[in-house]
Amino acid sequence: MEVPIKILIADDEPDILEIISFHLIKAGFEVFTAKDGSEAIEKANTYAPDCIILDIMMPKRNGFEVCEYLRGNTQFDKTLIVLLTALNDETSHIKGLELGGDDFISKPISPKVLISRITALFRRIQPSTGQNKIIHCNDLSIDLTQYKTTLKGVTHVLAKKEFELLYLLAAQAGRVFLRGEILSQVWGNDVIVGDRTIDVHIRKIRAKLGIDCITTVKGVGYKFDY
Amino acid sequence: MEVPIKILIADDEPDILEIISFHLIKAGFEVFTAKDGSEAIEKANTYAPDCIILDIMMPKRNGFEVCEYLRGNTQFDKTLIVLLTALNDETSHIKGLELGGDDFISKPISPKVLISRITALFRRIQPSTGQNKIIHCNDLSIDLTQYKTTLKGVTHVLAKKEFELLYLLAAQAGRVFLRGEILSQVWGNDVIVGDRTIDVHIRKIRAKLGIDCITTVKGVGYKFDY
DNA sequence: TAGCTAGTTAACAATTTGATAATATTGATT
DNA sequence: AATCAATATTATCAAATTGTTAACTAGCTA
Repeated sequence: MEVPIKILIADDEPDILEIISFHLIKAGFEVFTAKDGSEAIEKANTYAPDCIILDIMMPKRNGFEVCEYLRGNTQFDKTLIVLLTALNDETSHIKGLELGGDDFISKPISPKVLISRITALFRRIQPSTGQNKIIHCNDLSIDLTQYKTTLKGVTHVLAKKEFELLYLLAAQAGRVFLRGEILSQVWGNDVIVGDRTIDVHIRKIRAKLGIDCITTVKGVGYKFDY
Repeated sequence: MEVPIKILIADDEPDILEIISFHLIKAGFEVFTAKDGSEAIEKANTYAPDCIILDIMMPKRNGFEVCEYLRGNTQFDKTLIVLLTALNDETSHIKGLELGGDDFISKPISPKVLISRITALFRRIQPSTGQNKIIHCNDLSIDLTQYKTTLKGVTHVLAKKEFELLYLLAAQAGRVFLRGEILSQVWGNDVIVGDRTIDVHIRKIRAKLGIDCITTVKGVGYKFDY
């Protein structure tokens, strides 16, 4: 099973976001979107994408600023940055590349060209090494390597048992786990705990995340459903 | 003494050849030229350039053919290929990249843009040799070569173990390191130290830097988070 | 040797977590 | 609607884990 390449697109025009997303997804990439510079930085930190496509003209923080921020952080060293602009402006072009951008494309953008340029860039660098065990479900992500859950860009800290329980359920979303299964997976086979223990942890997860992503199947068990 | 980067340019228009050569040489590259496709292949074999700039429309063999030839020879695997064309033609653009080109630039060419694009491409393939041992994270930098950490421009001196611990965590920011991992990485596998040793070092790092860049994940371990 | 530093340890404090019990609520069944 | 079993909720307390401080040790240096 191959890990899909993750691409984050940041643009304030919803139409462009949608069109590019559509083509990138069709091309087999896993796509995240952001509508401004601040959201781009947040999502870059959350999802650790392999490539980030930035429009220069964006609210909050423009593409240059985001590029500069990313290049100032070692963790994004291997992340490809592609800058987009409406201006066919030589100065911006050079500035973008000097700030550490890997490619600079002028609008109007042909999706096919964009994809083949990104593909060409990826050909040159080693495939993403960071095999993060991250579960994504809409705007919720559960990262096992970081013991961190993020919902709508906000990080929620779960205790160890809570996290392990949530991860177990979310790893096979939709499947109902019997109480016995949960006990043996999260607590182990030789630990004996009371009946209400699972309930209490489920409750804490629901309370901390603020959403009801775990459904009770009465008389059977629980399942992740979001 | 650094070895200059060698670039071969192939174009049938002497004026373009001359202008581009001039700028590339000024930018510090060693430049070779060819006036058609066959000569490009000959000189590529003779000089083993690091980068080859090919005009699409050339006598004898066009840019696509040369590109195809080069990509069919393993010795040019690491050679960057940049394609030039007068046609702002999407089909050629995609074809060029699919044949293994690394970049595709439409004429009229701005020498400055050309140079910054080539520089950007080299930036991506160079670091395979020179490993950067400085971690940057916002206003914090951790320099392994100097065993020195700088925060907001102020240098903080950490002891050896403290530094190694911080470096380990920061090298994979966000990832949770189990106590066992930390022990084997920083202390080695045959050293046995007490339970509180890691904690005490973590505390000293936090105290010396004055920021809480290390997060405790109770029951699991620690992670760098800043 | 005295003084310094880094590293470790021990003892205890502070904090967080997890389990339980008691009680309330829900939902299916009759 | 009444019943009953399963689950939800809440508060409480014990256990686990980490934080903090100070003392101790070994090695180095003046």
